[in-house]
Amino acid sequence: MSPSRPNGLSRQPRNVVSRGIPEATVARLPVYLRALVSLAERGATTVSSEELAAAAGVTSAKLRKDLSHLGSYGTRGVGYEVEYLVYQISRELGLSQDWRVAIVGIGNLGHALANYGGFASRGFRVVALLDAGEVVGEKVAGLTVASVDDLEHVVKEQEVSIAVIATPGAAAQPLCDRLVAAGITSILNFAPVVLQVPEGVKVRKVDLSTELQILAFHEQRKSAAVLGIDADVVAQAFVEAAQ
Amino acid sequence: MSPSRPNGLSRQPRNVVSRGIPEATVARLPVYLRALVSLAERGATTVSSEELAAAAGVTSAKLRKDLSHLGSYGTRGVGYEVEYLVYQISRELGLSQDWRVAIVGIGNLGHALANYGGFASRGFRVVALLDAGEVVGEKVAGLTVASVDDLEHVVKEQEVSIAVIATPGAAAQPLCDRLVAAGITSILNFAPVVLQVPEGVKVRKVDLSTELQILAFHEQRKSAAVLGIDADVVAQAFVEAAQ
DNA sequence: AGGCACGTGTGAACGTGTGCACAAAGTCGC
DNA sequence: GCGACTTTGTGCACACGTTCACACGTGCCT
Ligand SMILES: NC(=O)c1ccc[n+]([C@@H]2O[C@H](COP(=O)([O-])OP(=O)(O)OC[C@H]3O[C@@H](n4cnc5c(N)ncnc54)[C@H](O)[C@@H]3O)[C@@H](O)[C@H]2O)c1
Ligand SMILES: NC(=O)c1ccc[n+]([C@@H]2O[C@H](COP(=O)([O-])OP(=O)(O)OC[C@H]3O[C@@H](n4cnc5c(N)ncnc54)[C@H](O)[C@@H]3O)[C@@H](O)[C@H]2O)c1
Repeated sequence: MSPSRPNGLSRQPRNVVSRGIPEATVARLPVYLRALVSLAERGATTVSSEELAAAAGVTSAKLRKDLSHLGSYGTRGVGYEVEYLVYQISRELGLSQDWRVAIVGIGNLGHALANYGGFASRGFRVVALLDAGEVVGEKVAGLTVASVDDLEHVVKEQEVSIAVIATPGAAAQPLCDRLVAAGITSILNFAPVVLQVPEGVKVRKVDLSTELQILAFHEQRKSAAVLGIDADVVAQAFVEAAQ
Repeated sequence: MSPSRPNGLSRQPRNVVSRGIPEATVARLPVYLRALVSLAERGATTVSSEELAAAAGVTSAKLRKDLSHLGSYGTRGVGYEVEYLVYQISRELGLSQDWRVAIVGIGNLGHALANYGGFASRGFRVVALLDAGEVVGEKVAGLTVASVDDLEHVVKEQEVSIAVIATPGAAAQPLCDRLVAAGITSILNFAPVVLQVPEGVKVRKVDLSTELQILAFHEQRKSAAVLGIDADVVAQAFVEAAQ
């Protein structure tokens, strides 16, 4: 085996067999899962890498490599069995169990999130709503909004394992610290700040402004290109004029 | 110059001088920008790569390399002038101009987006709200909700350059097709579907479920590790038992 | 004016992710 | 049962991104 070792030593075997799925792959698994569920609903029983890749918006080679990290769940000459693949990906993502989610900050966004049905459909159960304002005590989406003062208590009692932060930016970091102290290690952050957390705590952020700014960047490039303008030259002239 | 050319030919010079900022860098510029604005508000006039990197949640080396793609805007031995860097990044991202945004789908999420103040603060102006339901004709955030039937007309008249889709999944692709046909080339999509678009159109998606699923994956890994359980072995046993 | 301390800018090494191309493995028709 | 055809799984090469480490430019202090 290993007929042509690259060149000399190889620090560590790495990816010995399947331990450790690449981060980029993990980020795509939910997309595949959604495409598969959609296919299943339309009655498909098997699907080729080509078809599934098209539905997920990736290339077939990438899809196959991604799936190969979970194991060999396809059949050569045929494709993948939809049901089985749904099961395997769900298991890998940990969706066989229910995840208990708390939302902190029940303003515009918090309300929308609390009322959103798309969570429950895939193993995420919103079990607690927390706020510091007048909304405390009100019923939202079938839950009574609790006070952040009781955060530690609620987290423990409701066995929350994932927290969603939807408060204004200024409140986010202190809140995050309390959540971490209460034992939370997975946070989804909507506030426009970079949360500082200790090792072992995973934060993912959803940032509207950032997304729009990235779109604006590319849009600008396009306009400049169409007009045959070199953005850097224009900028340079602009800077010089300002001096 | 070029004392040790790697090996033989190099397809294209690439990154000749500054043309083409890496995608990964572009995605971080908005974060730097926010950190800088925050620093400016606190009265800082200069900042080192170390400080700014900490505020942005990246390493200082990464920050410096990112900024070096825009030009040499720092001063050795001192750091970066906050105001000037804000200006340069804003310019690079195309924030010196106002971007006209339309939101399609004024439900739970659409309302929250329309009422959100964070857009206007950085050059994004919501100029049109569109829906197909009962909300048409109502006033939301100072704008009258128009009917999607008039989409093409509104896009042209309001000179919309960025569209936000916040409709249910099923409506997203047809809507996207119409937006593209109307000349839109930048779309921010909240619907849980992969939009198919022609070359030249940029889509970015914000996907709550995906984010939660990624968190769940890592959370699961952690639990398994703590218990000393090998997830693959457990899964294998599970599969065998099911046969 | 000259030395010193500081922090940027960047070359080079390394690691991760993507795309290509094809052998291997399976199915289906006959 | 066998051969032709289909499609997976993967080795390899390349592209992209990150990290390291330090030379060099800059301002400050004496
Ligand atoms: N609304 C949007 O579309 C949108 C879009 C992008 C980002 N965001 C971000 O999401 C966050 C929430 O936005 P929003 O529009 O819902 O704001 P909002 O002002 O409507 O709601 C914020 C809520 O947080 C509560 N709150 C404040 N301090 C708190 C604390 N210490 N503990 C608990 N709750 C606290 C307030 O009582 C309020 O109910 C903001 O950071 C905003 O920047 C919102
Ligand atoms: N609410 C959330 O927190 C949340 C979170 C994640 C993702 N999403 C996604 O965002 C989207 C919107 O969510 P929501 O909660 O606001 O849903 P919603 O049902 O409250 O609102 C959808 C709106 O779209 C309108 N609409 C339907 N078809 C349309 C069409 N063809 N053209 C124009 N408008 C049309 C409806 O009239 C309605 O007002 C959904 O795809 C949802 O999956 C929502």
